[in-house]
Amino acid sequence: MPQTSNSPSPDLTTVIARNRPRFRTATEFVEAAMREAILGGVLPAGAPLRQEELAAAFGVSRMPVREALRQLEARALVEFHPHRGAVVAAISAADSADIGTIRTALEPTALRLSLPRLTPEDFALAAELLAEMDAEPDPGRMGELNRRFHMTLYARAGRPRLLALVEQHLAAADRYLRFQFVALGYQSRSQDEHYALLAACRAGDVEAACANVVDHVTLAGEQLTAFLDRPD
Amino acid sequence: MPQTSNSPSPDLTTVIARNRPRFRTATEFVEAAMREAILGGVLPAGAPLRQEELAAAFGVSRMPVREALRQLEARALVEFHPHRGAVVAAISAADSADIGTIRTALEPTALRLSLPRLTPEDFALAAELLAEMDAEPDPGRMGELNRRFHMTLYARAGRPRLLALVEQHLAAADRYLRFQFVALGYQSRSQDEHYALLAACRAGDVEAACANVVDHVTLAGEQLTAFLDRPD
DNA sequence: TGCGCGGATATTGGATCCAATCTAACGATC
DNA sequence: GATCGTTAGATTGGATCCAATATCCGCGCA
Repeated sequence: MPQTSNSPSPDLTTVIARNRPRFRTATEFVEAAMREAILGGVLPAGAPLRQEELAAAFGVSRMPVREALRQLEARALVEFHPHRGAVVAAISAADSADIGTIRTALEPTALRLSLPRLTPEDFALAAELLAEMDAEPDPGRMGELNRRFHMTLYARAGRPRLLALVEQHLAAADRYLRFQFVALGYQSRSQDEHYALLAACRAGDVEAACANVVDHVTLAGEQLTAFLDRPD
Repeated sequence: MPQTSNSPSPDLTTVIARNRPRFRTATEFVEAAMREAILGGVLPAGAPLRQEELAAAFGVSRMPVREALRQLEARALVEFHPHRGAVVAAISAADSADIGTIRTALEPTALRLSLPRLTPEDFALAAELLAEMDAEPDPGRMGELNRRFHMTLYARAGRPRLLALVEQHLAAADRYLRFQFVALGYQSRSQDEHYALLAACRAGDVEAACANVVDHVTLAGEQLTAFLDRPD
């Protein structure tokens, strides 16, 4: 398994401070911060999650940590081993392909429902996000912008469960995408695909837009699989 | 919203007794039993989930209950209201359509991957499940058999995440399917579709099988939507 | 020297206890 | 008579405490 990317990962303390005031209950806060930390690579795959340790870092007791871990387990972001503790869920080429398959199934569906209802404001926002991405060097913020771009196009689907699943797997894919920004030329090609996708959406061409999404996800998946499977 | 079906719902005590010895930690046990109770209609939509009460029923303290509730929240089976408690997630025509859309996207994908690898034993098992369904009067067991039939056909897809999602939404659909067994003639038509699906799979006709799945899910969804939207 | 058993230690799982907050009922005031 | 404020009760959220289990190291024995 290749080593994690060269991003300027903020440490756990930074992630904590950023999330602290936004939540009512400690459990929500811990859950959100840990999810961000895992998806952002701050807590790498396989890292053991000692309850006492996390509780101290978050400034809470072990209980909110335990509840948060349970939620993350249900989202497949951490794995529990009874009486042995939890670890950050592993990543693998197979899992990446799994997520890619799910995205390929769900995202065209969401786009099909959403596209006819998208407004000029939505398109403008999407274009703005693409422009930001062109200038963004940090992989962490990049993943966030990428996610928001895609979600903007799907947002009008009016299917809360579907959108939650799509967002969840976009976020899961981000874990893998982080590896990819080091890959030569990936970012610019990905951006080309984004612009093509947006153009097709603006033209109201549902079939072309869906094809673009499928190709975009498939290509990213193939390149990533090749990268993860390469001999180190 | 129509009243729940006329099934011989076992009470909570029965569900508890059935699950008690199968798990190593209390949290796992409570989570499984509560999921079964919610999906099976024992705990109806909107029912308040008092922690103390559930803890007493399960013979444990409040803590495993809380952890289980958090997991079920992440699976969208219960809703948390901070400092006010949790309730069983609501059901609605919109939510049913949401689940139907997800199934329509995921199940053909799973079938496409799985079908080429299905063995004669898999087909035999699927046929056996269909035969059992023909003779099963209880909606609860019926839902379980239905789920196992579908999952048998998808099982060789070799995509754990995808299969988990499919199973989760099959189970979620069961919550709605329960209403449907009262609808005149639904069960026999559904079984016809199941047999047609199995035949297409046995013939190795991927496209026909996928079309069958989509139609099957779509038809069930439409009928159910009509049922839920009807004036009481 | 290698293998297996046993106890010490660390860590999780579960129970109990305390604090914070929401709900509802009662009463006072306009 | 209605509305607002206050207060008591109930229930959740969080912290601490205890028990159960797994890991690891050392010792004994083959």
